[in-house]
Amino acid sequence: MPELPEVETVVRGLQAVLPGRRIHDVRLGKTDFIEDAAALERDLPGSRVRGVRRHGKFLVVELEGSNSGPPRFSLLIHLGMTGQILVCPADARIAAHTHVFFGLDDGREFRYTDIRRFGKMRLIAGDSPLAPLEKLGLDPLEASEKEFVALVCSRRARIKALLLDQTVLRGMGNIYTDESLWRARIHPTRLGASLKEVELRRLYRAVRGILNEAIRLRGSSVSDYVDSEGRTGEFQLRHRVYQRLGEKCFRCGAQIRRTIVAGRSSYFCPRCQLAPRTNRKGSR
DNA sequence: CTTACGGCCTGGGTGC
DNA sequence: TGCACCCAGGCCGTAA
Repeated sequence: MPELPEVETVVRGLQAVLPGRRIHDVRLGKTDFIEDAAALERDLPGSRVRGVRRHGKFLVVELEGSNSGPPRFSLLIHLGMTGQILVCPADARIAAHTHVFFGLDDGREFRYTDIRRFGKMRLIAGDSPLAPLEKLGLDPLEASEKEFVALVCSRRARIKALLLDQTVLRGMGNIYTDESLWRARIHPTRLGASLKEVELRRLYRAVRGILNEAIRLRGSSVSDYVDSEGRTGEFQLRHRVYQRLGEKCFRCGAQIRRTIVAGRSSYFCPRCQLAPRTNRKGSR
C-alpha cells in the first residue's frame, strides 16, 4: 500500500529516468480512474517531462507541452492501494491490469498498473498551485516539532484519525501510523488534546524516524507494492506491530492486538500502549 | 466547525 | 469447482 515512503521511492526512481524525456504516444485501457482521459490523449503526446515530485501520497509529473497544447501542465497521480508505475523497455511483458502506456523517446515505456483501480490520474493545466493538493496538510518530514504539536494538541479526535487525516499531515497511511504510535508508546484511541508535551515530542520523533527508515529501505512491500524498477521494498521486515496480530511485542513480549480505529485495522501492544480510561463508550 | 460513522468503488484471498 | 464474504484508502453524505 503506497504511503509516503513508497511514493517517495517511486518518485526517486522516476527522477532518475524521466526528466528530459519526451512522450511520443499515449495508449489507454480502462479509464474510469482518470479524471479526463481525452485530455491525456490530446495534450501528452509531444510533451516533455520537466520534473517529478511528491506531495503527500501524490506523484506530480511536471510537463511542458508541444506547440499546440498548453505550455505547462502537471500529471497528478495517486497510487491508491494497488497502483504501480513501471518504466521499462517497450517490448517488456505487459502485467495484468495495466491501463496506461506512455511511449518515451528513448524506446522505453511508462506504464501504470492498478489491480483495484482505487488510484487516480488527472492532468492539470498551468503552473498555478494544484487544486487537489491545496487542501492537504503539512509534510510530516518538513513540519517542525512546534508545528506538529500545534496540529495535534488542540484536537479532540483520536490520534490515529489525526495522523491518517491528509488535511492535517500529508502522506501517512495505516502502516506508518501504527508503527509510529507503537514506537512512541501511544494508544491509537488517545485523543489529540489528551497527549502530554513529552508524548507529543516522542510521537513527532517516532513519525520522522519511522518514515526516514522506511524511505531508506525503499518502502514496505505488504500487498503488491514495488518501485518503478519492479523491486520490492524491505521495511516490512522491520514492522513492529502492523499485521502482527497475536505475535509478541518486540519491546515487552505481550501479544499484539488489533482493533478498529477511524474505520481502520489498528495494531498495537496492549502493554506498551495503554488505552485511555476516559473515552470508553458507555462508561460514565 | 468538529468528529464519527457507514457506504461506495474493485477484485484477490479465504473459507466453506 | 463455485461462491459469498471480507478487506483495503480516499472520499462523500449524514448525523450529532
